[in-house]
Formats: sequence, structure tokens, C-alpha cells
Amino acid sequence: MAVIKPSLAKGTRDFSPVEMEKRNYIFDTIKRVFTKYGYREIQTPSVENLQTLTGKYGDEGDKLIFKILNSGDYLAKVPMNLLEERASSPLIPHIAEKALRYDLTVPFARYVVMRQHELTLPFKRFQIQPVWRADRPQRGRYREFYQCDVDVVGSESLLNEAEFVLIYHEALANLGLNDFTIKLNNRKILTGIAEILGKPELIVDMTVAIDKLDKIGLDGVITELLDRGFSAADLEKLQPIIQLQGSNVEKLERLKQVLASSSAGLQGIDELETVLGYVEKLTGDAELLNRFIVIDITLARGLNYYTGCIFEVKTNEVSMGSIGGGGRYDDLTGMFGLKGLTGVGVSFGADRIYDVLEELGLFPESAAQSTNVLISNFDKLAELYALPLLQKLRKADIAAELYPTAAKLKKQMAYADAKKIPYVILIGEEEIQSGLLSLKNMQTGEQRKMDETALLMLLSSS
RNA sequence: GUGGGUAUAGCUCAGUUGGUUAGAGCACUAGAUUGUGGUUCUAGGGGUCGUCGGUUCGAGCCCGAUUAUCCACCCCA
Repeated sequence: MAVIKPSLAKGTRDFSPVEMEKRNYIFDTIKRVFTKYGYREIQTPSVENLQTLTGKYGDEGDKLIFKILNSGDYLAKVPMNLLEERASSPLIPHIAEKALRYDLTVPFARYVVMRQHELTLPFKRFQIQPVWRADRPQRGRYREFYQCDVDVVGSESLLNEAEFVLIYHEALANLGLNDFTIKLNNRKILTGIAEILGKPELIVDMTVAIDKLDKIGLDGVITELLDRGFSAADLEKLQPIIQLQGSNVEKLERLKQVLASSSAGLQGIDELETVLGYVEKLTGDAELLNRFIVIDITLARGLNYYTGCIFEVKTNEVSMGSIGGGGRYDDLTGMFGLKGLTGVGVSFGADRIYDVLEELGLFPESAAQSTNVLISNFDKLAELYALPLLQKLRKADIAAELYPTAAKLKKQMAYADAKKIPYVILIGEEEIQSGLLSLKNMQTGEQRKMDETALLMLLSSS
């Protein structure tokens, strides 16, 4: 067999021990917060039926789903005309009936529908698993990445939305981030704005354009709106709305005036006010309410399915796409035949958070753990002497290893150093005879002799 | 899907107007030190200069194609 140059599939990464320790630090931190708010973990398969996923993410999204080629003679049953026409898209359902999951929300909706009879509502779940997208990789964008989703189904209460704000704030603060923005919007406000312009059918065009405000500027947005069918008169009404300034309360007051004639718009405003009210009652934290939370009516993510509040989190400390997002969808499970079940949830982008923490140097020293003590290996005799000690150390919950061969001591010390093992026990002829073992502290270089009992005591307290 | 950059040792990169046998730092191996790492000194291994073709007496360098990769747009975590 020919030797292949080793390489990774595009947009995927290996994780070294050090990287895994840092990743687990992120997962553990987020997980602790989820659990504290009453959410319980589930997992779903990496592979879903393609049918489950298609049509849920829009045309663009469908293209980004990784399809899995059927096994066996997958061309045998394909209609001949599709092959002759080389029609790729219609061919897909004939040659691929499975796909890798694209997000965690749709599999969760499927899970809820399949288990509707055993779930007690409201059902609060979190899920931390990889998802796959056939996107073109770039900074902060991978083809395989982890999402940390937390959702509740079967509860209309806006307390849930308020708690997601707290979850974001608490988890990100625990990770050491201190300058980030939790952007909030409500789909109903966007509906209201389109209504007062008299162009409710253009809501998607409107939001896609104004969403780009901070990227292409006001002039760019105006050009795009004109291209998408808005008139100069519409723009005069829109401009003050999209450039809304002031505190969150001021923005909402202003919107109330503008959207006075739209019941949907007013309801959206009311919902945001309720969420802010809950956050205030829960925390009384003025900084959270005025600095971290920003009402931003240009926020328009995932418009296809969100129906109420919309969330997005960005860090202001490094240049990076959003590190989290989410929202409410009134008919989460409708696509699988279970009507009238509302859901709301948010997601943390673990890989982007990793990149941010790395860039800011925010990983704590203790995120890296390794062996506590290495027993050196001089010769067969010393090895035999060391074996019972090795197990005693482990029984005392001390991470210990014996160097597996009688290599040169220099090599064994270098191994301990490379692995950042803080202690090395040296057992030679002299130590065996006296029963006093040499313990070397690799940080200070200090070396002392002591018996097993003293050794165990010292190591278990370190 | 659209646009731009890059490709030289395991890694990060130098390499002069095209001219002898392609270099450095880090990493690795060995020795200085037969029971001691992280510092120091010495020596050593390691290259199809991404690939294919063209120009030239001569190509790492110039030209074309191709592949890989990075960045940006669209969209997203």
C-alpha cells in the first residue's frame, strides 16, 4: 500500500492533551452554570436521517449539510435521467439518506417529538456536542465545531429569556471575559417596523440589509434597501429607528412612539421590557442591565424560525464573530408534526470562545493537569521495589507513573520536565537499602530523603 | 459560490539583478556529566525548495497551469 502523506480534512483539528485540558475547562465551566439553572444533559447521534435536516436551515443551509453517501451499490436505483442530466441536487436524496448534524436545535426538536409522552413539560435540556458544516473555513470558522446548547420547551414565560441572559453573563464571566455584549432584539419589533412602512412582505429584505449596519455603514444599508424595493420615503422613517441611540430604556420608549400603530411591534417591546424587568428583579445588577445588555434592533439572526426574542453575544476584546446566539421559536416541533409547542434557547460557540481565551491569555494555570509524581527506573531490582509504591500512590489518589524502562536518568528527568511533572522519586541501590527514598521537587530543584509514609503525606497535600 | 495572499528542514521563517554544494532560530539525537531536567558549550541527523510544464547555458528565484492552505465576502458559532 502506498504511503500517504498525513493530513487533516479541511476545517478539522486534532486536540493535543494540553488543548483538551483547556477545552474541558470551558465545557466544565459552562456545564456547571447550565446545571445550576436546572438544565439536564442529553446527547443525540452525530448522524441523522437527511430528511430530518433538510429544509430547516434555508437553501443556503441545506447546501452546507454534510451528506453521507449510501453504502453498497448506491447508484443502482438512481433514475437514469438524473444521471444523464448530471443533476446534482435532485440526485442527493437518491444517493444519500443520512447526514451529519448541522446544529443541535433540530435534532433536539426531533428528540422532543419522539419522546413527547415521557417528557415532563417544561423540559429543560442542555447538549454539548460537535456539529458539522460544509462551509469554507476561515478565522473562527471550522467545519467541525462544538456547540453548547441550552433550551427549554413548553414554557412561554419570559423568565426563561431572562435566565438565558444570566447564564450568558455568568458563564462568560466565570471564563474570565469581562467586556462582552449580550445583544437583544425581538422578531415582533422587526415585524412592527415592516408593518408601519406598509411593507410587511419585505421584512426579510429589510432585516438582512439593516443587519449589516456596522459592516457597511449607513450609506451601504441605504443603497441595499433601495435595491431591495424600499422607497426614499420608507428610508426617512427607517433611518431614525436603525440609528437609535441612548440607554436600553430610552430606546424602548422611542420605539413605543414609532410603533404605536403596530400591535405586533408593541408586543415585542413589551416582551423586552418584561425580560429586562426579570433581570433587574433577579440581580439588581445595574452594570449587567446597562453595559452588558444592549437592545439592538439591527440584530436579525436566524430569522427563518425565531418568532420572539433574539440573542447574540459578541466579545469586545478581540475581533471574532459572535460567540453565542439564540432565540425563541413558537413552533419548534411543528415541522415534525407536534403543533403548538414553544421553545427558547441559546448556544455557546465553544471553539470561538477557546480562540478568544487563548488570544487574551485567560486560561488558568490549573487548566493543565498532569501526573503528580514520576518514579524513576534504575534497573530491574529498583523497578520491582517501586511497583507496590506506585499502587500505594494511586490508592491515595495521587496521579503517579513509573518510567517504564531503565533508561538513562537524564532521559527520565527530561521526560518529567517535558510533562511538567512536579515531583520525581529516585530509587537506587542506596534508597532500597536504607528505605529512605529521594524525592526531587522539579520546580525548586530541591531533593530530600524520606520514608514512604512521609512521602505519601507530602504528595497528597500538594 | 465570489475575490485576494502564501507555499523553502518536524515548527517559525531568511534566501541579493537568475550563477558553485540552499541557510538561521527553535525542536530532535549524542557528548561534555557511568545517579539528575529546565541554563551553557560541542557535534550530528534531517530538504524532490507543494506538484507538473515552460523560458534560459543555468531556476528556490521568471512565466503558465494545478493542488493545498490562510484571509475576506455571503452566511454563520
